[in-house]
Amino acid sequence: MSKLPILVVAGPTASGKTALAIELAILYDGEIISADSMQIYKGMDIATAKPTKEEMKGIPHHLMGFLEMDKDFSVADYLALARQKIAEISDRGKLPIIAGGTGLYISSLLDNVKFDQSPGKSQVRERLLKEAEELGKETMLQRLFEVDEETAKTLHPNNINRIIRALEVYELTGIKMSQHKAMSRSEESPYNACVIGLNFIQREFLYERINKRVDIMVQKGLVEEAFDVYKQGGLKTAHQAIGYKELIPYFEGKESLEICIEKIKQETRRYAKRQLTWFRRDERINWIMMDNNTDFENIIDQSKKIIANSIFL
RNA sequence: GCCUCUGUAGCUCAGUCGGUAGAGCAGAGGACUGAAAAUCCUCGUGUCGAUGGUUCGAUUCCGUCCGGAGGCA
Repeated sequence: MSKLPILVVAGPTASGKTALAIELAILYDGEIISADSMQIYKGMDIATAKPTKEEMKGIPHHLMGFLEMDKDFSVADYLALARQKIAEISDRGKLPIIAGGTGLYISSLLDNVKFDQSPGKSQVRERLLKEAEELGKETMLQRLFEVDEETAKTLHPNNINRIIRALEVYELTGIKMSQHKAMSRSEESPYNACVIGLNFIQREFLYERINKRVDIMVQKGLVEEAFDVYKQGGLKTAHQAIGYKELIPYFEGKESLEICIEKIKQETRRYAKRQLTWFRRDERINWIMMDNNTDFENIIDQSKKIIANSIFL
């Protein structure tokens, strides 16, 4: 069976992925699948910079705004849905284009990671969290050393979330996290992927774009959108979206709007930096430097060359 | 014009009883397998405002100059 061709557009937030993906979808008769852990939710349109109907230019967009904000979601859920969408789009004779900034989602898809059947979240986790509070992080790490030394060695005591997950995985499945990881990559990928990454030679340019985009989001009504989310309360995932959590001090009268908006810009810049750390180590990525390109045509040309050179299609 | 305080890392400031200096924030680098826009780790050399003097040696003491803040006129 031959591999399915897919195109991937990755990069940090505000680098121009959305516009490029849409243009490439027009050129190559594709449909877009979002790879973004926040765009999956309904609402949250401004904060997650979803393209408007107009900007989509008639290109179908998938895995975007389909889930209620109070629902949990995970990489495993994403993979199941994305694989299904890729199959459907390919069956229609269209090119699946994955566009997004959630590195974990993209690499798990490209590496064809398989998760086991155990639940993502369990009562075991709740219990372990309580135990961690009582016994301390070091004790939990020691416990992990006893059951899965290989994983424990890679974790710092402060990284309590990962320590707990590793313990949880072992308790639930009887298989070590390290073994589970090794097994999860045993199947070859069914995709023939061409991966384009967007970056900037000068980090400053990206940061300027981020700052400007946050200002535009505010003009579009980010504060109002955030207030709606704030009023709902108890939304674990939405609560952690950049653009919402930074405005809470303002809603509570503890900080000025101006300072909170500055905070959104700063957190977005830091997020972009983390995204780059993730993507930079992926050797499959063909990078396009956005600050080199004064016009969009140039970027399209470079993309075409990359696609043509990648024994693809 | 006079008096007082002040000028040290991008910012806010410590400090060196004279042996060329360190915190917080900002920033940078890294990790990442079921909450990932989350979570976690690591990283601090800068003409110590300028210039003369004292000294083996000055960012530290003294003089002058330049910049900033306040007070008195």
